[in-house]
Amino acid sequence: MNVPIRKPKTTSGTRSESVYAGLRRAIIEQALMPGDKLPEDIIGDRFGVSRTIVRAALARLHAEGLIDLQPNKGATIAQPSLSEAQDIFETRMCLERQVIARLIEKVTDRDIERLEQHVALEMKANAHDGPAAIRLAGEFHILLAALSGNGVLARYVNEVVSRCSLILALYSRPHSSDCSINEHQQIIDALRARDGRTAIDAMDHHLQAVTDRALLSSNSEKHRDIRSILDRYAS
Amino acid sequence: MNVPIRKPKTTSGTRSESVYAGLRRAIIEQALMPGDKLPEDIIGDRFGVSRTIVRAALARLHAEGLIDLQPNKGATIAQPSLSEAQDIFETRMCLERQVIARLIEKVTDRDIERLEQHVALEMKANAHDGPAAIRLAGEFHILLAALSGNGVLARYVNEVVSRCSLILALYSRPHSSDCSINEHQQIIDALRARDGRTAIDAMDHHLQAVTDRALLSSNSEKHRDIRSILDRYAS
DNA sequence: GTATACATTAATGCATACAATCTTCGAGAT
DNA sequence: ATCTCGAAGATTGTATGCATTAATGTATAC
Repeated sequence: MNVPIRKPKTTSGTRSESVYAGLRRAIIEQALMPGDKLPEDIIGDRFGVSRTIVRAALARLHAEGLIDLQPNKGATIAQPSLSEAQDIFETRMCLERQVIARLIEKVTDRDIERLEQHVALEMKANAHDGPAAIRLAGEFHILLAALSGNGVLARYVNEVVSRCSLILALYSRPHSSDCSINEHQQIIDALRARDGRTAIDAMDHHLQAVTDRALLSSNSEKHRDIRSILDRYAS
Repeated sequence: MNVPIRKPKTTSGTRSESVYAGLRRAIIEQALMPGDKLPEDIIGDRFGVSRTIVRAALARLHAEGLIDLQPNKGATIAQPSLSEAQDIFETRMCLERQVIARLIEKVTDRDIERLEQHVALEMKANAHDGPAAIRLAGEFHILLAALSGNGVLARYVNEVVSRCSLILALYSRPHSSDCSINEHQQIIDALRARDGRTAIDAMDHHLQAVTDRALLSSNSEKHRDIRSILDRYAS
């Protein structure tokens, strides 16, 4: 055997991959909302594949906590409880602190440049107020984790950040992301200066702000969990 | 065709679950070694299910990093590289520190008792030197994570601990786990005393010991990655 | 008028058939 | 003998059909 060129180590064929990617993007951009049903044949029709492929994609989304999968009842966009939301935020903070700790040691000028470019993208998307703004805000953190060089860490950050989109959709009111972008810039600045203390503080503050925006406004009636609503109207 | 042991009546979803659980245990107990191939037909025969079910189980194992899945070539037990191994250990330490931090706050006497019982199990399994000893050593950490009450954290700890079994199988020599058990006991003692500093130190020391046993003995020719061997004979 | 039982519909659970792809092995040429 | 090409076998990729289950609609009994 010659030099091993690592091929894409993802799951089977690129077909379930594209269904997975499409659904994931729809969820993260909040085109599909928590509680929405995901019938296999409808998805299969839209993507031009059979239910077999769709099921593989759904299984993966389920493994990542983005959808619920009830036996004989099918898939729905996950509705994290407040308790789960707190678990996710706590774990996310734990993981992202480690990301920052690694980046302080090894971040390069080229990395900084990519981060700056990303924030520029965020600002542009924010100006047009497109659905991509939400996604890009999360992808900033995913990019940070990827640049940390620890693939395992990066995968977990990817998951918790994605699930945070669900939490925001459920519990938060429509938010202007301007402050998020400023905070992202602060993190970059601290990384550039190799100032670990400030970088971690900035990340902590940023995540705390996101958490508060999500969980403290949970009085908002935005979520679609009918049961908890009906409970209040049943008596 | 072999006789399907599974009863055909019970609502499925449990079926791929049992295939997943069986394969996972075989991997963690090192009955299946890194690099081994996992043909869908053979697995399906042994478990008395069709390839459809097997593929679901394999997809889940892949999502958890226990098997590699190459397109058109099937599944093999994952062979983490040294780099991946380091990533896993680093992430594991990050996560388990958080587990300890939580437990210091909320661990109950009943929790302590369950942990003590588990260590007793470990000692017994170690005496008989059965394949369960390896698994139980890991499950101590999974139990800790479960008791922490953060389900997300628990899931990630479960994954990294499981993957550590792979790393040990690849790079470590057969180890006596006695010291591990002693270290587990130290962690319990520190938790009982609500001594956070000591508990975290004990966990750090324990994981560092495991890491060293795994990675520093990587000169051992035990692993099956032909390339790294050839590299030393090619020049 | 209400509630229970039954029929209908729709969706998922699963196995299997077939297609696409990789692997192996042998024949023929150099 | 070695290399190349190719055909046969083996394994995975995908679609589809049938069985099973949940959800819904309807009728009948009280």
